[in-house]
Amino acid sequence: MNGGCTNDDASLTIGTLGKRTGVNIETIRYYERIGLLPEAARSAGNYRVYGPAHVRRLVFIRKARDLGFPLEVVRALLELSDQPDRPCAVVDHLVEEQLAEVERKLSDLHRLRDELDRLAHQCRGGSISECRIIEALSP
Amino acid sequence: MNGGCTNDDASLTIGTLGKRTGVNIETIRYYERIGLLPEAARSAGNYRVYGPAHVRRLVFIRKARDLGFPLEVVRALLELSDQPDRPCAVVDHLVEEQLAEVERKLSDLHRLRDELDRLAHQCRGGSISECRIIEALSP
DNA sequence: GCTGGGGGCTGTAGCGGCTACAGGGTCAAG
DNA sequence: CTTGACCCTGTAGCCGCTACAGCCCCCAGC
Repeated sequence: MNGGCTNDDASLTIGTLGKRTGVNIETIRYYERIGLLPEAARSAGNYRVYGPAHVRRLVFIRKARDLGFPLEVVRALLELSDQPDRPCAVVDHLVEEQLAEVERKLSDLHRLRDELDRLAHQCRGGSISECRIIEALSP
Repeated sequence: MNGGCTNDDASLTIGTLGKRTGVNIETIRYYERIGLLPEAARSAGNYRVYGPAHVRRLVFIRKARDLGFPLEVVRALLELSDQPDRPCAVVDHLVEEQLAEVERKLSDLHRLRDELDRLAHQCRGGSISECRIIEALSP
């Protein structure tokens, strides 16, 4: 068991970090591999050991991912958050871009929904030979 | 050049098929590889030769893909379209499922959009140290 | 001391749905 | 005969994980 067994309240194993941040263990290792999360220190038995800074960084990443930012943009956001003197406008721009991307996807999906809706209401319960849906897909 | 140069109006090379259906050549070969499109006959020079049936099938696939159906569902739809006696309800069910999926994505994206919108309007043009966006991502 | 079970480690392969090469062959026009 | 557009195969890459296989480590209980 791990809960309550850590010597130091502030140092966690990967499993505990995962539970605390809601990020899958494999994903955490993946983030380390691609350099999004700095390499963790290792225990005597070669276990990764995480501190509060890792927790903060990983939560940051998760929140950004939840907002749909691609990993490369998350990487940029992390770097920016380490440079407090740069203008906020840089960050704002990334958010605007992401917003535009989401709105593009939204309008695509709206069109798709309408199309599918139209199709779905054409079923009259016969056999496929009279199926308007198949008909609509056929040239 | 290929346009008008085919011996048989009804037999096309992969490039012509691609242009006619709006599907990338590599994608057509990919569909063949995964068994979505039947293997084409071959010319003396080992070129794929397509007939009207291929065109029809590929257009069907493209339309279904445009509606967002995953390839495995497209495969099912194709099989159904070859079985005219089965009930249309089977097809209708696949459409309903896809519709539900699209609506799920839509509502996810709506939430995302609102969140990003909220964030985007918080920029007051200062430096990152006062940036509400970075703040919102930090724990 | 010995065992069992729950963690952890590395490295690699797979998902979906393409897309992009490299390194060759084919074909028709000039 | 050469040029250049097209085609062929096979393989690797994209994104963002996820899922193994095959090992090691650690602690509790007996």
